[in-house]
Amino acid sequence: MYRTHTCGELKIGDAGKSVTLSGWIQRSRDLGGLTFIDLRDRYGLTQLIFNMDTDPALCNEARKMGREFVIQVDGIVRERSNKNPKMPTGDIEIQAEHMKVLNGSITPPFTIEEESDGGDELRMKFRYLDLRRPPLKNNLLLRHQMAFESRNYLNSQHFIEVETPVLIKSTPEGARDFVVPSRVNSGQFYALPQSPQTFKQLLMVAGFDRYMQIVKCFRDEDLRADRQPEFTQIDCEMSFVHQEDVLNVFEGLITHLFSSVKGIGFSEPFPRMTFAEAMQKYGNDKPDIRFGMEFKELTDHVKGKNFAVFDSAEYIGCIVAEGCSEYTRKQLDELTEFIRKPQIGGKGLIYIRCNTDGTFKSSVDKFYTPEELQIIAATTGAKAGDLLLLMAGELIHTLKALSELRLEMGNRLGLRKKGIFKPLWVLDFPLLEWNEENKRFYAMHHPFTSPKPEDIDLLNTDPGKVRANAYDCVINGVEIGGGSIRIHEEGLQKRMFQVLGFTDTEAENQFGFLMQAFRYGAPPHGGIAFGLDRLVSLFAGEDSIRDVIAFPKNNAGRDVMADAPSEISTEQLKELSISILKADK
RNA sequence: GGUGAUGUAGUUCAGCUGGUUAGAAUGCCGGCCUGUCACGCCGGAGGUCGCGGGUUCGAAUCCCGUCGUCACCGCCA
Repeated sequence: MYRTHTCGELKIGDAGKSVTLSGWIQRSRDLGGLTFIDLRDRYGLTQLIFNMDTDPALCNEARKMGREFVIQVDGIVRERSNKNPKMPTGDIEIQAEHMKVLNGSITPPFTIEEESDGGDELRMKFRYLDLRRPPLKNNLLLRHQMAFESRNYLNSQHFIEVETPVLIKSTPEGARDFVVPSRVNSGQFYALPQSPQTFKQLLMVAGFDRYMQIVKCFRDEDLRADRQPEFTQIDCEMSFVHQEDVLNVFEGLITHLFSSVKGIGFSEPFPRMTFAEAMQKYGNDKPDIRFGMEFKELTDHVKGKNFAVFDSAEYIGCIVAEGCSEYTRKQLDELTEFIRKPQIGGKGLIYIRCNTDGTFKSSVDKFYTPEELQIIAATTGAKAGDLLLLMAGELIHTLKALSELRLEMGNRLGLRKKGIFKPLWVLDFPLLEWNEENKRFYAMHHPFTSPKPEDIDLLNTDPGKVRANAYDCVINGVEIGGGSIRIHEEGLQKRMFQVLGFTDTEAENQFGFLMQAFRYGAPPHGGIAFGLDRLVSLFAGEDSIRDVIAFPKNNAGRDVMADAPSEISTEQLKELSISILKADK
């Protein structure tokens, strides 16, 4: 028997017991006559003690043990003379009687401790060692718990988990597909699913009523801290539901996760906000509502004073930074520099200080009298001691830049605390988005999203104005889930493809199987998918989803541990009837 | 596709306006130590300064290119 107990469970009440433990050597402390070894497994750390007086041979052997050796030790649980209150097992130690080396270890390239000394790249290359560290280990335990509780809740709501295929048909809409060549069907390719969307809809047609799946999805797009080419969704679909039903069931899921995993309850239902309202107040379809600082529009209040920047602007808006009227020139310059960064693209920042003595100082004093500044400040609701930050320009760009500025100010003022969670539903997204480059509309969510019934006529006259039965769940500025009520009628689905610029033949070729299914009694249905990786990283307080994925890809989509992707042999290529184009130059 | 940051002992980093033998901490190896828990003390080994080219009497340092890593923009229905 390798062990009678784990390294985390022995406590003072076990004193006197004969036990066997197996695990990894975290660290050893050789004091000459005494040697201590901290033995680690998934469950914790337990101190072993070897004494030169009682067993010199064993003690000498223990002195030779290196970090990360795997050993098995038999011994007696003893109460410590010097207790360590910092350790859960700090009241006891194991007086070793026998030791067996189960496997040695070469010196690890970085320290395997709470805070490692290793850099990202190195730890990624030795991921299996990094995963021994408590922070990463705990993230994976948390992930398991969240997946388990999700299934638990959804099972209680009569969802059944159904596996959908991973080798599917490639479609040009949406993100780029990962493709897989078919050997048997020479020259043809499968795609890996960006989501099981059509299959879960077909399961509704099949009458399963409530489907869920914790499922890998694949998108061949560039990576970010919160984006991996393969990621996991809690994918769900329900029949005979309106939007309200879906929101209620999945508000229940999120609430259940918070209470069962973090012990956090929400006293109020999740607030709801339309897409239009989110854009107007926060310049963002996934606002962080842990803090206010909502936009105040000033377009109609500040024009006509010969200030060209304002007079030529489509939109002028501002945020009120409470208590920041004392910001120094340097701090204001930093903010200007921030919004001027190319990825934000702001041209300039205008400030109005509402001094505590009731006076006003601004960067546009040349154009506005103190009285006019006071009126502007009053319009925004600013108080003495506040700082107004104004941006002006083309509508969409200015909203976006002002949104970045708001988040930056939130960070600077410490208003985005990690332990605070503010969920939010964003509703009524536009159905379509105009793409200037290709001169056509694209589905904002996906082509199976239903338009709001009252907006259907706009499909013919002003498609850009059509609102969808689509909703996102946002927590702390992170989009953690999104879904919609789907189209379940062949006619409307065909109309949708027409608006998206598909010919009937193209629509038939790509999605004929779905529209065929709609002819056989498709029930009204809708659903949602949550990003498990993002949810777990939010719960764990991690900034990157890589920290909650066992074996993630790096910035360039590479697995640096296994060194994938890699070239394949000419034999393999030949078998697949594939030739590789030589790169230019 | 683009912008920025970065690359120096096993590891994390310092290394100024170019100047003798490239440092620190930690880890590793050896010695001492009976209550440590980041044990302590003494000693030691350890470097293709990412790679290639250029400027210079002289380059870790300046310039050009290239590769890797990270963050972001584009992209992500």
